[in-house]
Amino acid sequence: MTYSIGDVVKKTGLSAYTLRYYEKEGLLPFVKKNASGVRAYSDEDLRWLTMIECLKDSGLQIKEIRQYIEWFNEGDSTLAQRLSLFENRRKILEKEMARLTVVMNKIRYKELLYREAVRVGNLDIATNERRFQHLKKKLFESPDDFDK
Amino acid sequence: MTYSIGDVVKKTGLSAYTLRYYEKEGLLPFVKKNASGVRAYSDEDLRWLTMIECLKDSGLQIKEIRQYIEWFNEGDSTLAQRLSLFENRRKILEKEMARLTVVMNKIRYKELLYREAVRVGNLDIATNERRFQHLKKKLFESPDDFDK
DNA sequence: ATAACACCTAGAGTTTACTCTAGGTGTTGA
DNA sequence: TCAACACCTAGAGTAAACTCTAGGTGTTAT
Repeated sequence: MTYSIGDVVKKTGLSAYTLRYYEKEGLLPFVKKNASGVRAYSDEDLRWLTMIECLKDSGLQIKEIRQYIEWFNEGDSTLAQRLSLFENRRKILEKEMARLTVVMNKIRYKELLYREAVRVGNLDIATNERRFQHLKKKLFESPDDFDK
Repeated sequence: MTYSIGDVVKKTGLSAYTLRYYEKEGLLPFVKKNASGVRAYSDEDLRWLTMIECLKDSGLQIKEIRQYIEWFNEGDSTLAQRLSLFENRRKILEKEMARLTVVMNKIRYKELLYREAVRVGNLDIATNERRFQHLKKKLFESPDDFDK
């Protein structure tokens, strides 16, 4: 079973431009073409696109994904490099999630504060209400840096 | 108390280039300059930089941050717009965290799998071990899309 | 007084990941 | 047969967020 580029656009949501670009960047080294140059994607190619999406979502750049694919195609001699890539990614994702949690708290504080400010029609009044002062102290190291 | 651009570089970790760029983009509308054009940042400006960092970390683009700052400076007539901005951000951050959780599971699976593959020296053997087949089924909708 | 240093502006250059254009090929239904 | 359609390549263009260069000003330590 093979698929035209139009089929793959429908299946993946990627544009045809992007699919050709990925190929040019070495992310799909085994896509077949017929005599007149028209691409025929295999199920294997589609699985690679799934993996590429995952690696992209994890924050890898395209050249890093290409490196991974090269390692994969070199076989078991590159297992250690690939393990190391996934370890680093996991650590980076952990940091990223911790960072997002901190940001989320700040944004949620702002959302609550502005909900109250809209209710009373005045930001300063809301900011000085005891429960927001309290919340701010609980959430931030330097609370007054956060009144902008 | 005021600070030179060099002081602010040390305090924030931003480059002087970036600080001037932010100013050019309207993120620091009130930085004072002396007669010969040298910047003197106030504590208020530093608080704005803290807020800008938070908004950037939440995923806002620079032009959106400028919009927020403009709204802030217009006063209480823009409370509703600012509330709406924070609501949207909170929703986007929730989605982002959910997305990262999914990616994290996949990367952790890969890390475990490759740790075992390195141990036995062969990726296929590790992939076919019962516990990894089991883990894969538990984690993914289309498990075989994930063997790349 | 002169060299080092920190700062300035305007504008050009960089990086990443696309996105599009121009000009062309091959297939197919009326 | 001929128009519509899907596809092709090479290369140019875009957006965002910096980052740097060139050429200049003002201050300070020796």
